Amino acid sequence: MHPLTLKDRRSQTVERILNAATKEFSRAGFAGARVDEIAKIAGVNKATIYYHIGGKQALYAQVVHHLFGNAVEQFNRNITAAQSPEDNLKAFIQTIASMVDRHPELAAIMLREQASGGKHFPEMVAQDLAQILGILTEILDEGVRSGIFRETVPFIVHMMIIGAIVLFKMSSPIRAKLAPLVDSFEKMSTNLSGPVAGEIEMLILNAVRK
Amino acid sequence: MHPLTLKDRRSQTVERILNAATKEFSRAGFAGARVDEIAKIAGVNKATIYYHIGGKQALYAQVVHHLFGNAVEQFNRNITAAQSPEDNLKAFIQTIASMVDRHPELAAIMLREQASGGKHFPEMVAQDLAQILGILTEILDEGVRSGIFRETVPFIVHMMIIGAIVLFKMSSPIRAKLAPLVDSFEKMSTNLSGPVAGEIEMLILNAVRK
DNA sequence: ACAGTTTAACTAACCGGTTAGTATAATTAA
DNA sequence: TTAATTATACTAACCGGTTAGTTAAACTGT
Repeated sequence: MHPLTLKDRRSQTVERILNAATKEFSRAGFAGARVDEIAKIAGVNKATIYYHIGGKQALYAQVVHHLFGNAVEQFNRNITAAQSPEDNLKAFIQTIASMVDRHPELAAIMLREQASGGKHFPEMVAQDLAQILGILTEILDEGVRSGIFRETVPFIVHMMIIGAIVLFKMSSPIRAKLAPLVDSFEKMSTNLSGPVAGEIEMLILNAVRK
Repeated sequence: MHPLTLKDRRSQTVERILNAATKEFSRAGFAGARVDEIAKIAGVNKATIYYHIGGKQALYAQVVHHLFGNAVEQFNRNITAAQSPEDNLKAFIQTIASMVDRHPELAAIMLREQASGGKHFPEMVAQDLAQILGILTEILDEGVRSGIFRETVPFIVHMMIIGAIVLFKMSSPIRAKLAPLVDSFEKMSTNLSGPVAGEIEMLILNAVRK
């Protein structure tokens, strides 16, 4: 009936904790998150968190690394040297958009982390970020070499893409609040994938195209 | 020597408290900020804060309102109907850039507020934001009417501008951390006004121009 | 196969430090 | 006198982290 090995149970529990922590940290930020609340959401005793993972800090580090690690992985699948720079730029934007759609927590954590100057960022995540920026730089450089893109500052283009996507995603509660004042908000979807990502693609492509 | 009226003293003290609170809230966010620390920075007794303003929550509301109120004021000075849409779009970007340069706390608080879905936003601030978006919409519409801008979604353009500026500003500690990995970071300035704002202007203009 | 032992997973209860907020008496300055 | 402010002391709640002990799976020798 219960053929659960210890190993199975362990990883199952750890996963429950990590999921709960992701929710709580994205809801309230590092300082606002409560370890007791994470334990409650995960359905485990608080001490279990300390047993498996360590302190609040370590928990946060694992959550962030998990989120960003997956992100980099996804990029490497979607961006290939075979495609044209334009298509790759589109793929870059779409990858981020669908990632944020599937994991809105990523957006919240990224914003707060940015707001506190990456204070809680583990070293590994910094490298992940550098890698993502590297991918975009490669795409833009390739476009410049083939004469279809203007020379731009990749980091600023990156901030523009990320900013548009992440801010749009997180603005949906504020948009709802403002809907009576701004009529264009009413028909705007919460999801990025679709017209919104399309508009961002178009704007960015025009921005960097010769 | 110093004929300070009671009113003067009061507003002086309140201002010191507000400035200190702005610093502390932008450093650590609402949950991470410490009232004792705010009192210490302001150089007043903690009880004075409660005497004049009320609790932590009320203090935060005043800080946010103060910051965003000033922002809207500044816009109304810098954007005029007399200028061309291109110049007004540039002015729009420059206004935000110089505002963020002078008050980096604005950027930090905005990001965190966005991350928590504007949960702590007082009603007034929401209207301020709608007004700013209205200004940009007006500029873009005027450009479309005179046939020099493409039709775009103003809100997304807005997110792109704000995102690029705010994320760039707040990324300077992270850039410093990554400088050994990304050589282009070393010569990048912390300030927006100057080449960075120029690059953003150029990208955005290209994005919306026909 | 099975009793005996070890070990990993987990819990309930607790601890000590922190923090927002309060109370009150004394002090200062207009 | 009165409003503003400080100093000091306090509390009630909160919260990250620990500890002693329980349960049951895994292992071991026979």
